[in-house]
Amino acid sequence: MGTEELTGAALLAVGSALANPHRLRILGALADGRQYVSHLARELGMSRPLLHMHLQKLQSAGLVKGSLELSEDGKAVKYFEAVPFKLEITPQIVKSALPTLPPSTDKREGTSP
Amino acid sequence: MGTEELTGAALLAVGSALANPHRLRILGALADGRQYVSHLARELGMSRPLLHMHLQKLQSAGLVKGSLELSEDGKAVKYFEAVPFKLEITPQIVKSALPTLPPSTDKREGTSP
DNA sequence: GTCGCATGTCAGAAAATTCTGACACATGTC
DNA sequence: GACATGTGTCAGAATTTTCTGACATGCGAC
Repeated sequence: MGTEELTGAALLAVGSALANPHRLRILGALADGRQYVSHLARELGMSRPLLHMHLQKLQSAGLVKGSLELSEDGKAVKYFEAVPFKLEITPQIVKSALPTLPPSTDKREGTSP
Repeated sequence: MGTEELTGAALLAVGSALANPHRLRILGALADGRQYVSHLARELGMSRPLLHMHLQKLQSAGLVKGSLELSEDGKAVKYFEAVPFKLEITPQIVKSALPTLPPSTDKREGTSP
């Protein structure tokens, strides 16, 4: 796996995911190996709700993957790990992804005013 | 050229640049060849100030390049073209770019309260 | 001069994103 | 029971990004 045909939506999701310093740090931290949320929050010095949101976005983009597990002592622990993706982006690739971009949705009123 | 060592700032800039549908469309349109601003604005159906802003962001990220030229009949025309980049992003690359990420800038007050 | 078409920039509105501080739950230990 | 640990979620504030509608410039043609 690695070089799949990126859809417009996927390209947009990936771009958005990489558009924030915290998310880059999270991704970098997970490149070393899986970690559970609370631990990661402490390591990166950010609040859990915030980290949760960022992880959500990274997961939506398909860059990380979470799995809820049961630790030895019965506690529920959610581990996250980086998906071993390999993005490859060029102007041509962007161009060919355009047709699968969600329509602009004119935001001004629906179809029957 | 192509696979250069991405700095954290550059990675962030590129991600941000790709995080907007309009900018993807702009990039796609320029993949075919250079165009001047007003023409591009008509083609994409967006206002010139808006297009100007997006082009600025794309240029800051190093994905497009603009050059002000003088047309035959003496008019000043600004052409933009896509830079033939080839991004390659993996978790490891993100990780190695982290050290060159701009510091978090705690936003709370400066250095002498 | 006035029109057309190119350029750029500004202030402020509008919308989306980011972040915090509660709250909820479950489980094992003291 | 009260703690300490883990999980998730919510409403609202704070910030950033996006977008519009002016305005200003320059040059050629009429």
